[in-house]
Amino acid sequence: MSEGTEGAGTTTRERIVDATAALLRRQGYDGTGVKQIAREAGATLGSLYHFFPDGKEQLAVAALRRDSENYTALLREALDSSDDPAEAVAACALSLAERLRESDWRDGCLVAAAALENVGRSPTIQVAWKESLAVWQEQIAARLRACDVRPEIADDTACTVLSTLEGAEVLSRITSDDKPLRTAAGYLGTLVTTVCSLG
Amino acid sequence: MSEGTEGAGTTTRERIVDATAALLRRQGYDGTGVKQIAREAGATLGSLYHFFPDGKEQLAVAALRRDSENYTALLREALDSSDDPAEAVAACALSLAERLRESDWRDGCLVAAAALENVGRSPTIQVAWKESLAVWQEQIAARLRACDVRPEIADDTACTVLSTLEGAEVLSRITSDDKPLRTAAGYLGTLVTTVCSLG
DNA sequence: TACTTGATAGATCGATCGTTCTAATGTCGA
DNA sequence: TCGACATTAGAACGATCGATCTATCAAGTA
Repeated sequence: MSEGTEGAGTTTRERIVDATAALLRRQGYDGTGVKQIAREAGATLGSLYHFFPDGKEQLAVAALRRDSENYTALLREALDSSDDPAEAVAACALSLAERLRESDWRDGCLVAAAALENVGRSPTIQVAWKESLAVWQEQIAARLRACDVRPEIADDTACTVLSTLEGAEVLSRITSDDKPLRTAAGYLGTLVTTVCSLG
Repeated sequence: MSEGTEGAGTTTRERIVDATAALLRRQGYDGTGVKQIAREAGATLGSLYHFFPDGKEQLAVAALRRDSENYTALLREALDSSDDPAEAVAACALSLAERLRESDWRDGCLVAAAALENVGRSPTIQVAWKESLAVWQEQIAARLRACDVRPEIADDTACTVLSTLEGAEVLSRITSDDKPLRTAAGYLGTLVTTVCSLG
């Protein structure tokens, strides 16, 4: 076997998952082929279907689980970056902007990139995507509750913050400009300030 | 020829554009086949390539132009529905929620549904998508300027409003629940109120 | 040494992809 | 009636799709 310069993952399975996540982020679900995944991972089709007998759907869910952890970590870091919850939420948007800019607007949120194609088509994928969104929303809500925001208000606020983050990322990618995310950072800050001041 | 029960468009070209728009909304770009478009439009491949010799990309751009008008009309109606700019912007989110719910979470924004797949791949499509976003942003910004909001502030606010609308629609479609859009409506209202009160 | 099992390798399947092609059909004015 | 042109019709192309298949290889156990 010719072990060339390979990605981070050591095992074949890890390399496949990593490659899937990267390709789904850039090309979406329908735009990514199983053979392309195998090629990119330095694996063969046989290995791929050995580890993921249920095929592309199982592959996508596994990739999401992996990628979701990255996003959770990014959010955690940003949310803990300041004592001021407004600054903390704004930092989330700015972190996304930075990551996006550094990758030439290619590496965005996997959920956003490969979501709508499967709405009403693959329940498995739709549920997994929904779960990731719920985790992120709860993460933001918890940060707000820590500032004495009432639980229901915290949930609603977190929901809209997440909507704005995802939407601003889409706009930033389409326009190849981080302005939507940077602008959103400012408005999300004032939004959180308002919510917190209300108790 | 068997003229069955056909869609709204009279001419073949119109039926093709309408079918393309409907399918792109539901399935995205890569998920929609040219042959499927022709079938859905009640046209043949020959007719399709006669009117759209540049193929799928040209087809997508034409469909966007058509669909963009629909969205522009929806925004105009919502933005004119109230003298209060906050209520007007909130009405945009509620209109999107209603349309989405009525179509069982299928008919969303074409731009959002078929955008990310072509980022960094088809400049033609990316430019067209960008233009639609600019039109909608200007539409919202104009509504804010009419309430004596300073032009730069109006632009930034409109940008974030658009981000939130698109993002909330994505979340609503994934979760099959209009809560993200309805919640966003409330927060966008308070956001606009804050912006307007600052002069 | 035999046997089992996890993993790798890639040919092959039928279906569909976007596109091109030729031929036929309909609709005009001359 | 005739050509000119717009439109329709669908076969065909090479490529790729997701998935299945058999065969081989490597490591561990008896």
